[in-house]
Amino acid sequence: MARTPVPGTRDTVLTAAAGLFYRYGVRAVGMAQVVEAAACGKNLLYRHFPSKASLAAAYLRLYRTERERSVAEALRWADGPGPKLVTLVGEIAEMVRRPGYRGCAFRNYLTEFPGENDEPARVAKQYLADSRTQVAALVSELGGDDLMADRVWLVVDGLHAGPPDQARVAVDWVTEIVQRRSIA
Amino acid sequence: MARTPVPGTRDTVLTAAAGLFYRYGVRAVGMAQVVEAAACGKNLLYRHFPSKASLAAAYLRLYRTERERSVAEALRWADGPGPKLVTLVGEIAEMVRRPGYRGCAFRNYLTEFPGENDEPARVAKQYLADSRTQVAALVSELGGDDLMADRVWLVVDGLHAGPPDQARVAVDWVTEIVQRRSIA
DNA sequence: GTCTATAGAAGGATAGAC
DNA sequence: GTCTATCCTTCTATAGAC
Repeated sequence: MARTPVPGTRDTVLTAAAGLFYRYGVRAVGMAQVVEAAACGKNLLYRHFPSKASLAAAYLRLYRTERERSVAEALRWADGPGPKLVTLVGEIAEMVRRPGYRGCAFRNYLTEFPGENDEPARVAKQYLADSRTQVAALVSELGGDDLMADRVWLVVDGLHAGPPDQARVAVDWVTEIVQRRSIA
Repeated sequence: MARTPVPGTRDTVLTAAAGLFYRYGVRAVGMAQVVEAAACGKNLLYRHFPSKASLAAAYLRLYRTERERSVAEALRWADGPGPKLVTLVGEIAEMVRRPGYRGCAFRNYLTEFPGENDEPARVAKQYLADSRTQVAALVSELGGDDLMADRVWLVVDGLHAGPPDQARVAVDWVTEIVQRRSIA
């Protein structure tokens, strides 16, 4: 019989690639580096990911899955649109403050490949659009208008880009906005 | 006799490089592309800019000079810290709405070269620090506290990152913040 | 023998630097 | 123009598990 394929190889490669891509940027990391970090042969890498773009897309999809899991878990403790909104922003702030944070993976990719519309670019755009929709939905549930949704999203954008010392400022501000809305 | 060096060559090369760097990203643009766009010889390029990093640094410095000129000209029409702050944010919003806007050149470079501390990275960090200081100074003149300065900077960060449709939202918000501060 | 794995060379393009 | 180095990708060669 033939040799049994090692299970979990795809995850090993993807995890190694994700760490490198996020830390150093997709453009700066070569496929050889990924192979070395994953401790596998080039053949295996290209069998699971036919191109670097597909590997980058998988990296962003993995990132999205992890973030959605973190957000969902945080939101389980929140009751109602107001607390949910604050919790959501608080979860982002926690990520920003985490050591090794190097910016939003999706925004970073779109910056590294401006004007691109390949698979990873579409994954990134889709995530950002869905994320904004999620914020807008919570604001709408809370009874806020489009202006409030736009302002919260502006804070969220600034939170992603800005330095970690701005994390608390963003959370407090959104908290204030939500409370004012809840009282009025 | 030796041939007289063509005056303005450095500017020609730099302008061509700046356009390409901003549009496609520093990493994506090769020196050959710059040479082709500038319609000059490779030796001439390396005579004025000994490395790609120095060319990128000059590109960011040029960008800074242009922005400071635009901001200074806009601020000449504003009287007092409040109107100045609104004008400053409005000028950024105008830039964001301009066709061909691909994000903040300084933030983009730092994203393309994460963790780097070479010459262009230092230029970028310096500009962002000075820009934040400028905002904080205007807020201070207006009688605002550190929290207000942080919040305005958060909006400015979001304004740079976000889509053009957020430009007006940011300007209106800052206007509102300034007016509330002026009345109270 | 058959299949999967790694290691490495090679192709072809392009990078920065001289 | 040329040099060297590296890029992504493909292919070959070889070792190991069934």
